[in-house]
Amino acid sequence: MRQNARRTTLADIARAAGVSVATVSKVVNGRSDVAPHTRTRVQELLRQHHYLAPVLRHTGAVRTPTIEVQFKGGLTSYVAETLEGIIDSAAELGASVVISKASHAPHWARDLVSAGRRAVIAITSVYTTAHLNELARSGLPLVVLDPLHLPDSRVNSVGATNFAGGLAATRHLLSLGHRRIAYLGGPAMAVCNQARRHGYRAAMEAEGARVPDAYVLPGEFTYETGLLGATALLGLREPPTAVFAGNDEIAVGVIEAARTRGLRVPEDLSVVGFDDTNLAQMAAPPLTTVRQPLQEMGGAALRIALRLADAEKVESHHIELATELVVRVSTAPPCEETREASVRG
Amino acid sequence: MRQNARRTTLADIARAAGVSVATVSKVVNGRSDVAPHTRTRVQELLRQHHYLAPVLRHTGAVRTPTIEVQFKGGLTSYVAETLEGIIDSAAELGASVVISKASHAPHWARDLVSAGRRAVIAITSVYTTAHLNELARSGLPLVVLDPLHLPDSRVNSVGATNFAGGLAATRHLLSLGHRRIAYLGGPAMAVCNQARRHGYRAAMEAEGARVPDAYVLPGEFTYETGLLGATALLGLREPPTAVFAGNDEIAVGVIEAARTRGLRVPEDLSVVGFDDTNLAQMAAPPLTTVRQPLQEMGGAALRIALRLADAEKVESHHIELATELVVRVSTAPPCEETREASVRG
DNA sequence: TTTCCATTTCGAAAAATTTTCGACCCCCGC
DNA sequence: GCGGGGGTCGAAAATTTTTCGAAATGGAAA
Repeated sequence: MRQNARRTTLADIARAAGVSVATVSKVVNGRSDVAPHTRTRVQELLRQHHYLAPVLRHTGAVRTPTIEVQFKGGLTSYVAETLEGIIDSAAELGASVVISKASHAPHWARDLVSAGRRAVIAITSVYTTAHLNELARSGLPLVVLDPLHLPDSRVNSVGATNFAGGLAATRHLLSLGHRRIAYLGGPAMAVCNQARRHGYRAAMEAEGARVPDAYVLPGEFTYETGLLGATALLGLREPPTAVFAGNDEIAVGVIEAARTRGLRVPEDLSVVGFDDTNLAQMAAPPLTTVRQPLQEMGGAALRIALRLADAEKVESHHIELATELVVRVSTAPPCEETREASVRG
Repeated sequence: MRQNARRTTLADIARAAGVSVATVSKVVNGRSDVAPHTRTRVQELLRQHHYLAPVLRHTGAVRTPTIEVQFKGGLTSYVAETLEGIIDSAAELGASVVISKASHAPHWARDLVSAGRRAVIAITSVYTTAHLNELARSGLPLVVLDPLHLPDSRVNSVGATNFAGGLAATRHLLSLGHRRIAYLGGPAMAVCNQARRHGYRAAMEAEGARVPDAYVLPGEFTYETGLLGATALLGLREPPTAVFAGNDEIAVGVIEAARTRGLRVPEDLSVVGFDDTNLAQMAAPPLTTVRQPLQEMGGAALRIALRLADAEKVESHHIELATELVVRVSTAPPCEETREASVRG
């Protein structure tokens, strides 16, 4: 029959979706005056019927889904490595990646929809309830990487086993003979940081090691925090023999602070980082650190984002990938005198 | 009059060209059944009247042009900082940035065009004549950041004053009293590397300092090159007292190689890097380096790309931003005995 | 030279798509 | 309850694309 042979038109989609042709046209063109629910249903049907906009028909181009990746602050090694994972997976799965700094101007989510974005991946971004509402109104799915907040069932997130990582790092230091171990971490509010700190505490308590209040310092995930925090720690009457840093940048700052004080790493001070960014490999000395599979996490986030963009179900709104301790040369047994002092203390 | 106020339609063009609306539509859509002569005339009128295809009207291919940024290899600090400059300028100028690894599949340029990209910015990418031809065929403008090849009038490029940077770095070391200075650089073919090396040579010759062949080593812009190259240099019968590295990663590798041999930086070996990425600030000790204004270079590349996308003229097909020596703590006068040895040698 | 056929070019009409604009509804504040 | 504002949606108008056939063109054969 000729009716079946002819290519699908907006009218076909409109009939199937039970809406007007005008509405379908608006979905195709990313107009804003379409309810999220309607938009999703129509997009679904458009995909099923392999609809191609007229301009794309003769070029034969199929529109690849576009994912917006937003980050906050600087493009650090951490962000860069995660981003690389996202880019690689996107290339593999035929998606495009738009990168931008998070800006929450009014209607930002809706603007993203009308610019053709199918989902948002947020790295190191803070999302308030207002942002989530805006996102929900626009119908744009969100995947948060390494969420700063507690997993909320309304947002999908990808993280790493931070507690286990904190545990492993601290146990490693304990097994080397350290007892005076400090934790120099990131923002007190960030759950990833909390989990690492609790892993540290759990390991310390299991070993019966004392954790003076002065040994647990909050800060930012920056080099400066490492510099300042280490200066504070090393100025204590009973300075730690090892520092577990909340991330690699902090750890590098700690190493630098130790160096300027004439302390050798690892002989006089052991340092453990977190993340295993390229910084860790290039630190002097190369840093013992807890590896987060950043590239894999980025890839996982992208896959989830694409599933959500296709309105498919995902198994769980939060997944965690395994961390792993990578031992390099920034950790060693404490030297005799400090160990003795530690035992006395 | 209302006729003048409303946007131009195909009908307007058709009237002006003396053809039917259908014919104009065919020209717009690149159909084949239009005589070359007719097509040219219609295209001319379309340009004059600033005609926009309906899909492009609101999707903002114009309001928010999309620029594709391609890089090759890993997303290093160098790439990340440049990218950040691009992103910031794009946000300011209302453009979107798609990031991907360079993949030169058949018709890649045409695919980019049909995906709506308005220009390409290449970081650390290699472009052959074939690529340039493909690009020219597709009509997609290209801006190369820190080009590996000699400026070709067919490609637009943004670089830095590499020669001046190499000169400044080497003079700095000479003024500290060093005479045995080695250059450990990147790929021999890369013009940015060549310029740095020639700057080094120029400074050395001006001072009458000897440059043994073994003192100039090529390599990659990587940490491993620094490690291996420094090991080779320090194993010489007359090892250098200072190393000028082709970039920061190499420099950090050099520092690590020195450290593992028990040499102190800067007391026993001075090291100068190039780029001033975040690595330089976080190196132990913080690295004296030649700053390339990476963010500004990214911003400049984006602005040029946007001008080209609008088919506007640019002043020059190659611009260079100034480099600047940043003195930190990885450089110091050579210690007495080595200096004496140097004078004797 | 004429005829015939294939091909190219173009436009009128039909089909498809986009845009405008008003109706409707819901929620919120007064 | 009573506007008012914003969000949704569709009918109709405007615009664009596609189809299809007519006209022009250009040989090749009669």
